[in-house]
Amino acid sequence: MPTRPSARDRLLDAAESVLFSSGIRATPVDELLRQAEVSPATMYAHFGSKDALVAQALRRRLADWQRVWDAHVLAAGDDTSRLLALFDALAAYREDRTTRWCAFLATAAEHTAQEGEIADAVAADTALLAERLLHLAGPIAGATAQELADEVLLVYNGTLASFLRGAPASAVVVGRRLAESAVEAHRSAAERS
Amino acid sequence: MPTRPSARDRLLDAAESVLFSSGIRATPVDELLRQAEVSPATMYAHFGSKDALVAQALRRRLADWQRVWDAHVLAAGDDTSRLLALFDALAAYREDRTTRWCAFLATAAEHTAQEGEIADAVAADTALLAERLLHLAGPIAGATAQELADEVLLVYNGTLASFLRGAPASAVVVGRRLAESAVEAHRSAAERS
DNA sequence: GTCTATACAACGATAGAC
DNA sequence: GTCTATCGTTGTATAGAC
Repeated sequence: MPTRPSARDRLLDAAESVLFSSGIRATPVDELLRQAEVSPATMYAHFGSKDALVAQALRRRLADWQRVWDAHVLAAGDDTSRLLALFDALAAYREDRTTRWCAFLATAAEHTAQEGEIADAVAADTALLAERLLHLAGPIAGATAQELADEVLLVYNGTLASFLRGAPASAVVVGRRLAESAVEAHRSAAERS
Repeated sequence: MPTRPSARDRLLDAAESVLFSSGIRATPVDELLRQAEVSPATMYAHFGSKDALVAQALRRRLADWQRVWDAHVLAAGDDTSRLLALFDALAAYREDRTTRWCAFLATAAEHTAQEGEIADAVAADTALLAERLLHLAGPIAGATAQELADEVLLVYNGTLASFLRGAPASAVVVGRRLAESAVEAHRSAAERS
């Protein structure tokens, strides 16, 4: 017999399913409480504030995303596939969830404050992307790995922002194709040298 | 002797300078009123609601942006330069204003509602981009013009989103380089056929 | 740990006078 | 057209009981 998740987990689930698709500021705490079937007092006992709940939900989400990305990198067979696995992971990640575009960029867009735990959670996503892409670009581009990593990160950002804009359609396909071209350009440049 | 701008214009100026850098929902009407030195009643007499003021500010901003983009396209000397003028216009546009990333995408991120005058203003930006890029891509890519236009739009979205993320740095430079690669790929493909 | 009830502040919008 | 003063609502957070 399946145990009902704790109030804390129900709140995080509600936060994840509503906050990043309907907007953080647009979603009152009451709605999260209703969906989680939790009283205000319990929520504030667990998290202390709405912002803290948001930050927690973001941290959990980053861990989830990291796992999905990891799995796709590990499943890839060569250097190029490992770098481009970012886009396959993105496609897979989106199939299983309800996100308009990107929880982290959406949060950054709503919260202009550059300090605090929410900003930190967003920065963690950016740091993860920058670090891993640089690492994955190394075997392909050598001396210009930083440039390639920058290009792939920009294309990734563009894929996410294209979901938000609603154009171009099939953003993952277009993004992957662009990233592939960038890889090809660096690969042939590295061969020439 | 310079006349003081009308209350209406002062409100639109205040909206533009604050709303899209600090966030729409995060900015109370009171702050716009203070900055514009206008009373609540006057504002509501002119616009009727905060949302209507936002929509008006977006419409004015789109017209401004369109003018800047136009000028850069006209100044360009060849097909490729005309298509890539998007990025030169973006760099010039940003030098003159205070925007965190993009007023239209930021508004879309905050307002999940798909109907209403605010959503319409955002959609107008997307429509302008899609239409013009397709037109500019035609002479370069011929039969695959739609694909090239999609790629440039995604890179443009990525450049804007990179401002928001704070990475990669020099997003306009990276974006322009990516768009240039996309053009080159289509040009050589068109020559082969 | 969890509840009900409520305090307190912020915000969007309006009334009525000039 | 513009002002001052204020209304009604919503939203975050807490008090106090169980």
